[in-house]
Amino acid sequence: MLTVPATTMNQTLFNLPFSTETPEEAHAVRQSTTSYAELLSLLQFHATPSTRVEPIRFQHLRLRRGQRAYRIGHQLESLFVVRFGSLKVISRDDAGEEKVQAFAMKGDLLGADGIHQQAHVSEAVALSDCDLVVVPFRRFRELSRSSPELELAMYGFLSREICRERKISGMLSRLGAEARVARFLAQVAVRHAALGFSEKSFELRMTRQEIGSYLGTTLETVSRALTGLDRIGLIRVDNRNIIILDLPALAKLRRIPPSKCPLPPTAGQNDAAR
Amino acid sequence: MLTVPATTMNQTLFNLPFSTETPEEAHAVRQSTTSYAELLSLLQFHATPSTRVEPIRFQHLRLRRGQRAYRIGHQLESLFVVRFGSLKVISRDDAGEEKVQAFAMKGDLLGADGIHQQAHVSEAVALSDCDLVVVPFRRFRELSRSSPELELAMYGFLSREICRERKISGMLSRLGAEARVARFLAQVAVRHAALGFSEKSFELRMTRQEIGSYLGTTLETVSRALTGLDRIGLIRVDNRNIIILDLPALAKLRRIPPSKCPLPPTAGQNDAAR
DNA sequence: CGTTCCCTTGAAATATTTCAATTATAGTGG
DNA sequence: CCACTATAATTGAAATATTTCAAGGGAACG
Repeated sequence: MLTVPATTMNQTLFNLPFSTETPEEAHAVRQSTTSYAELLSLLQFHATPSTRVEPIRFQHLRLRRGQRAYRIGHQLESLFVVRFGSLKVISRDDAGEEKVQAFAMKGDLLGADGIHQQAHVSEAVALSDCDLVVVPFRRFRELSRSSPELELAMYGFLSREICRERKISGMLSRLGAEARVARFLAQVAVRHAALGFSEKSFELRMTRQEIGSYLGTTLETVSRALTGLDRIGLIRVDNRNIIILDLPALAKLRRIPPSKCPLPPTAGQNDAAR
Repeated sequence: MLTVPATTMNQTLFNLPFSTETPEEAHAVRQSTTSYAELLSLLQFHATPSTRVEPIRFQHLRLRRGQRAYRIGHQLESLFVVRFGSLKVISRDDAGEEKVQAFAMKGDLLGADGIHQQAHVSEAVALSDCDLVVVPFRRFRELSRSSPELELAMYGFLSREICRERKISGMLSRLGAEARVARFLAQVAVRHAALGFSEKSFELRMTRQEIGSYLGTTLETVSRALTGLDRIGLIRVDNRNIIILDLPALAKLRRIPPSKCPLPPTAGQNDAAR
């Protein structure tokens, strides 16, 4: 059971010749490009009449799983907009241990956290094959100067990112581990829906460990929380395949009721022992 | 009781010589103003020769302890730059409970989190008497259009805020409560130093509860952590007065060694009882 | 000088991490 | 296509960390 076709979407969007890649490291830059208009729509920025159409085209960056769009310390030349695939954004603590700061998918802007240092302060690692639009920051600034709307959109983007981070901080500080996992799933579902994918059923692209790192808990706790959410009937879990059964409840959950406790409404018979 | 006057807000922000103030609610707008150059220096933005000097002046907003610069849901008209005093930035969860998202002091920009919604998503509450520079967002955009440096500075500001939030998320997720408190104090010390105040000795303006809310723990735990840090000699605590004895150690601390346990290297005889 | 809010401290109740063992799953090369 | 190895996921039980509940002492404000 549980065939989750999910975002199997796929492989090559266009067929590429295939590039010489050193495993793990080099970037495969393809020749395909994206127009300014396409870029704006990817960013959910809907051009107004006043916006002049620029003839510019932007190059793409193709990544295979495990490859990075940029690394900590690299000079910030470009920002990246996800066109396809999903990534994790990580930082490293003093001991070099990685900490997941965000998961990115279609439409997300990557690299903005490095603007104030003019260098990247995080790494964007592909969790699946990815296709990114490369936006040279200089070019971006030129464009925003000629288009106040774009400039405002950029402020909006950064502002939104601040809010997202605060929301996460809020989750981390107020909520127990199970509730954090529940809300994480709810968020993923909502984002999927916003992109036109199924909000009921999807495949997580990251490991339990990465989820734990993102949510400030351990992989074991994430695993237990998923099991618990399945047990109380809010989701169905099969490895990385998730089916959402009750999104509103997931998004509101504060704690999973202890297992031997009769379920609040129309007490389900029993989950039996343990 | 919960008297939430709610969106009683407020009349106009601008130009009233003196507003009718209901205690706790209204804003005292003073007549003093700040020049563009002063504003830039407050923001740590050092003008380059190319920056044209604008004759514009910005009004101030005076707050007494407990008053707010803006409230959740209010339309975003202006951003605020702290000139004097300290504030807490809070949000509210579904139950209306407040959660401290940030503490602000001189030079900090307030309100940017509301840009993407064009409405405030947080409240800025004065922890002491405060003096803020009011920067109408429209005006700000006009200025940034005529000064690419200012535009870049704004991106930098927002970018820096994203990094700060991520750093906090990192603290919340990886560190135990004592370590969070330790790093919080280290941060405060560093920011004080950057503003020219003493980094060794300062007075916290917020309650234990507010610190706890910010750090994702309870007031009791904050209190115990402070006591613990005092006991191991990293700080001296007397109510809200803090003296920093070992800043580098504070900033690195991961856990407070259990009191009865012999210290790892060259087993120190004893910290004695308890 | 009383009232209110704030801080500290202890002990019991909970939540989470850690350690450890087992079972899946995916990728690789015969 | 299968076996093989490495990585990922689940689960239990003990060790820890944190919250909660409760009570008492201080400081601040009118």
